[in-house]
Amino acid sequence: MAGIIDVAREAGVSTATVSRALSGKDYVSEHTKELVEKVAKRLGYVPSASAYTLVTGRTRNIGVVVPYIDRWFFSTALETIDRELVKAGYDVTLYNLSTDDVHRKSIFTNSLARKRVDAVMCIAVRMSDSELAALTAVNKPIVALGGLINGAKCIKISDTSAGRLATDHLLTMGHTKIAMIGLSGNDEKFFRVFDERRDGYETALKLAGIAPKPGWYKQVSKYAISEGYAAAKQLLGDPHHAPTAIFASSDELAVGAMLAAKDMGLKVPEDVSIVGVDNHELADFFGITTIDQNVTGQAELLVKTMLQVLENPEQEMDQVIDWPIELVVRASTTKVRS
Amino acid sequence: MAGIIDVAREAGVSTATVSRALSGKDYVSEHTKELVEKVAKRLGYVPSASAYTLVTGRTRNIGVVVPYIDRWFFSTALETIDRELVKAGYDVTLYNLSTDDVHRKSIFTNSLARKRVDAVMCIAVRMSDSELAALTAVNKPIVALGGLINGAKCIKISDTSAGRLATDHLLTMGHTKIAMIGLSGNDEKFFRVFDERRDGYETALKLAGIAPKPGWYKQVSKYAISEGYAAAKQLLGDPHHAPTAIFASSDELAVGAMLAAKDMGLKVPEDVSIVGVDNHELADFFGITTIDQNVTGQAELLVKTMLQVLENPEQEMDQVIDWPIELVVRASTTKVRS
DNA sequence: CTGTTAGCGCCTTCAG
DNA sequence: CTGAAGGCGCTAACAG
Repeated sequence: MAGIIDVAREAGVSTATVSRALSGKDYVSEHTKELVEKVAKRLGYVPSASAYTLVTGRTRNIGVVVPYIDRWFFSTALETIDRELVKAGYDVTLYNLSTDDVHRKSIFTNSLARKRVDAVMCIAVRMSDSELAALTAVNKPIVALGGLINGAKCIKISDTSAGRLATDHLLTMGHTKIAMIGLSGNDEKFFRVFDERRDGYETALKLAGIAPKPGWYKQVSKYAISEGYAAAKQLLGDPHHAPTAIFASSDELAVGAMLAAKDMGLKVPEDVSIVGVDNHELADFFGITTIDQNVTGQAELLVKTMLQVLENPEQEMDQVIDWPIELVVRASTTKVRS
Repeated sequence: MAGIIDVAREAGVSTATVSRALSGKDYVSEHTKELVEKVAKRLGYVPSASAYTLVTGRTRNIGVVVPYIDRWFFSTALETIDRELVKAGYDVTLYNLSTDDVHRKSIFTNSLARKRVDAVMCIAVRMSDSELAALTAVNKPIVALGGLINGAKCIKISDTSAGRLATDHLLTMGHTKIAMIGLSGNDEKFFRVFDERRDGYETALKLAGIAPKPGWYKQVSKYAISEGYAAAKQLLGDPHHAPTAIFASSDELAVGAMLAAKDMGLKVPEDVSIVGVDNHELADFFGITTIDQNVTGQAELLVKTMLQVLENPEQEMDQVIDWPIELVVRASTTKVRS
């Protein structure tokens, strides 16, 4: 573990010169620069991150906070966030909140506060006031994806619009008996994305003069195909009030619904139309009409936004970027049978 | 950003006493300890990680290297690795290798070398000799999951055994025309897991006196349902050599194969038996017989192993832990039709 | 263009 | 049980 002193001695210069030659931030003669670089390489010298941080205050490290890792939205977002940040010369420290409350709290009050990070990214994490206060006290830039955070730049889609768009698509096709499968709830640790999709669904119905029936909403406990399957069976098996269309608030649920319909001998879309949300790769495979939210694009913009903030903290920027959604029509929706 | 000096002044003691009181590692009177703790909390004092690292050499940080994040095996493993490491008081810095070669190289030669981490976890990453040399030079413990690394403790399943077990299951049921869907290749960046599964498959066939036909092996380009679907259609549509059973080297491929069979009017398992690998949640939903590899269990053991190495570097331990696999029989396999 | 010097914030001997 | 002092490895003025 050669240090800067070893390089300096070996090259016959001072440590300051080594530092300058290697960082390229100051005037050094071409000759000594090459010499120093050669010696450094020969000795396998790698600067110590902690010493660098201690003296400069910079860490070249970004804290990324997620509620889960092993779910589509999060692993997809993380994939591009980590890749892009590495390209930009940053390391990524990952904080997974899917743990007990004690450790969750410690992430906000300790880990993120130890001057370990230059900035924090929150991926769809909703925080309590005290958590936000702890985070804000660190006085580092915060950017957020998928949910609003006070004082942070934020990128998100309008989930209400997603719900409306999906429902309007079905209404336009003449459907009036439209059910929804979703996962709403008022857990303070999560954003209301799914409630908002439901709000959009209900608003669309009301504007079309249709009163949403309580029985048309089926609550699931997680975003799995199996859950969508079970919910759709309930919905479609109802002898009196079976819907002609289903709005599933994620593509995985939509896939489950489609499989349930098929298993019941119903044809999609002739007997029942299905719309999802996400544009998951499964939606493509199963030919499911969906609302594309382009998570990769959102993640790329998030990284770009953060790098801008880091370079130029004073710059004026929109606080909230409303990411556009798009209806992708595939084979799972058609006009209602008359 | 209160520092240790502020706390010391405010509490009327020396910085040394503050350090001792807060770390709890040395004798401090109960009285002053409480006092210091109170003052520290009031001032919102959080020790600086870099200063701590600089003086102790410890980082409380683990580097985790993965080839991808957004794939089942990796997001599942990461989920528990991050959670367990946070519980144990470690931060996790995540290095995603799914980037160009320049940045990949830089991860090994720079990022991981800056004394940023106490240890490195490699999740199914295969490295070149020079990458391994760079990593070894850092002189920190390395543990690996899913593939052997020289000098590292490693946890993995036997992929050859997985291939054999799946194939033997089918052979025992009287099948002789057994096809395989897989993803082999000789990319130096990846382990040969899928080739090994194929080796196991071919060995099992040979031991049963069956010569594996080249046409029975279908290569796919990634682990997606859509790929399994396309491959199975090819296999099952063959007018002369259609198999009666398919071994898919992942559950996602197996799901695709099952859907393809159904779309062709074939019944599973009456007309064609299907076996997968992983015990993915989809395998449960679709009733697919599979080889369980319990990724969560492997990840937990990996973390435990790493913590042991960290606590007691000299301790004798097995270099390679062979994680047990288990055949989970579901509804997708049955005796061959006579 | 290069060397000298003074810390960055903390832990850890060594005295008391 | 507590304080004083040195130093972890590096960068950023400030002189030369």
